[in-house]
Amino acid sequence: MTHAAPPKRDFIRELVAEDVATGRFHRAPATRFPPEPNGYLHIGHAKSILLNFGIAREFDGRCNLRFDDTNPATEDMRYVESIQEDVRWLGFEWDGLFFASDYFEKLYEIAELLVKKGKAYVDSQSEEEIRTNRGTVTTPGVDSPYRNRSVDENLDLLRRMRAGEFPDGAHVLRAKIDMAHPNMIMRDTLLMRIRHFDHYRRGDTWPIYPLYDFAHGLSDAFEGITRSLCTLEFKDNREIYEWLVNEAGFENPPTQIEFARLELDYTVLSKRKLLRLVNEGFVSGWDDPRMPTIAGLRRRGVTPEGLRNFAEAIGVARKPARTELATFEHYVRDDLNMRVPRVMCVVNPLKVVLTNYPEGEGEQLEASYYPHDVPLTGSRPVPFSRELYIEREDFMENPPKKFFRLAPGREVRLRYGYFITCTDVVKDSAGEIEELRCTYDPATRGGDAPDGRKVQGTIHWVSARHALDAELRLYDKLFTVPNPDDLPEGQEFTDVLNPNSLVVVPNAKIEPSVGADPVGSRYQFERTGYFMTDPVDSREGRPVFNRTVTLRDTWAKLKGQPG
RNA sequence: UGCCCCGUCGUCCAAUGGCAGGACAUGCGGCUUUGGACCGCAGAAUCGUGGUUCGAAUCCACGCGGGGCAACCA
Repeated sequence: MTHAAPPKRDFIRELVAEDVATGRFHRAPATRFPPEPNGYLHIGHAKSILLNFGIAREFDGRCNLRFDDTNPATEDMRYVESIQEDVRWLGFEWDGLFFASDYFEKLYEIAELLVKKGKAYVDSQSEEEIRTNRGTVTTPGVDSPYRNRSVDENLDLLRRMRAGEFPDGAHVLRAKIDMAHPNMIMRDTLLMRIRHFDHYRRGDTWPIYPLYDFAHGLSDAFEGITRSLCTLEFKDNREIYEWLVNEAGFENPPTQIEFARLELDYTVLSKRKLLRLVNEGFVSGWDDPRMPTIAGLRRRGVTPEGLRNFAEAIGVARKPARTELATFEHYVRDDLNMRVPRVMCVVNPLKVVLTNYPEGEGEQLEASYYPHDVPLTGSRPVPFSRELYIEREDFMENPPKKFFRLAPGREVRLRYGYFITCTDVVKDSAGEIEELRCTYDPATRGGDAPDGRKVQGTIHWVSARHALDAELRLYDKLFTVPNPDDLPEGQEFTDVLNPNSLVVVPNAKIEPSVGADPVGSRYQFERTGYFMTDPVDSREGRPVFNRTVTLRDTWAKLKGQPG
């Protein structure tokens, strides 16, 4: 078990602590989580949410949820809803709920202000010309022929842009900075563009829309944010951020700090790519349990606590870094281990007949829901009878050394049941093992031998007559390579999808106790893994279980070793 | 190639001029009615070269390596 670590002090929290100590902002620390509603939140966002909301919580500050909805072409109310649901599910509540689209009026006022100050102008070059004239990383750009329009002309044009007089692309509002600036972002940054496009919240009331650089920092400033946390790729945008909040005249404006986004082995975390997985049918939707989305992880059975512990454990730094999947799985298991009941489910059944157990009879055995080291109590009755199913993997006719399970002539313990000894192997005409004949020792009821004799292995089982049929969905990594974002020439991420990322087991055998449990129940199937009933596809009498994560498997590791 | 950021165990994160530490992973052992969990032990790192300093992972310079920036995306 992982114990609570001392409070994490990353470089961002150090800076915030310093703000508090020096009174730099003359207000309590304020952060914001600023998603664009153009997709579902994913595990990388969880890191950002923990950071932003966590800092607000720890420093007695505030954290807003603000939708950066400045691009009407890609955004949708559906995403706004899913994002709120996901943030709440993670355990956070925002102090203020805002939309950049509510700031269009204020932003427009600042646009006019900049024009009047001679700090912005209307450019009428084509998109192509703008791109060409920006220059390259090694060559300076060239001034637009419209760069020296008079304030009056700029103001007139801007007002007519606002009035909807021009078609898309006819004009654009730009900051007047320096076309030879070494920072590409600062080469007369584009501020507003014309888009005759219905916005999901503002309808057709706005024919012009602010661009990210124009909207983001000023929105932060409107809300009194102190530290604007974003990922590394926005480093160069910091300069225009500061330029704008200063030109707009804010006192004690927010400051941007960049940190490294999460990269996780065997997954992709770009919204563009996740959207393709959904749209092109590689997964069943944004909440497919194989998706690294919050919704996908939730449906898979991951708990908010597990996800939070993971997001906190990986830390925050300025160095781009990939995290191993094992780290994530560790925190998922670590949380589940301490909270979910154990039950028995046989994935790949092999019939066992107890030849010395009376026919037609049966009994109920008491089985604890939790192992000795989990401080929770509770138990359920498990039916026992002459015919059982055990895991096919738990029997070997010619066992190698260190195989502790059932084999001809060998005795093992049935978990919470009896010791059994294999006496016969029954095969079909093709030589496949059809069933096992075993004897049981009536003196070992519950799993202890009065004579003190030990067995090497304990295996799980279900009573054939009483078992429920269940569908199991065994999930594995979505990709076959650790970094699907970095592939050889000519390959793209859809070429390295794992064909076995979902294996459906249509007829697993599970103990009947789970039949009464509500959908969304989580379990550990003993010796197999953690599972949750699928909230969408489970049916009365026909439960569907999603495998959240396997158990650590020392035997699999041993098996994989040569010798 | 111009500007910017970053280089610490296999991986992630600490050490804020003074004994390089934690977590995950790995290996070995213990314990065990889950080959789970837990416990113990072990191996494992400061990109390089100079410099400053009593003392450098930390400061400076130069290399080398990785990443970001040339959407009317965010």
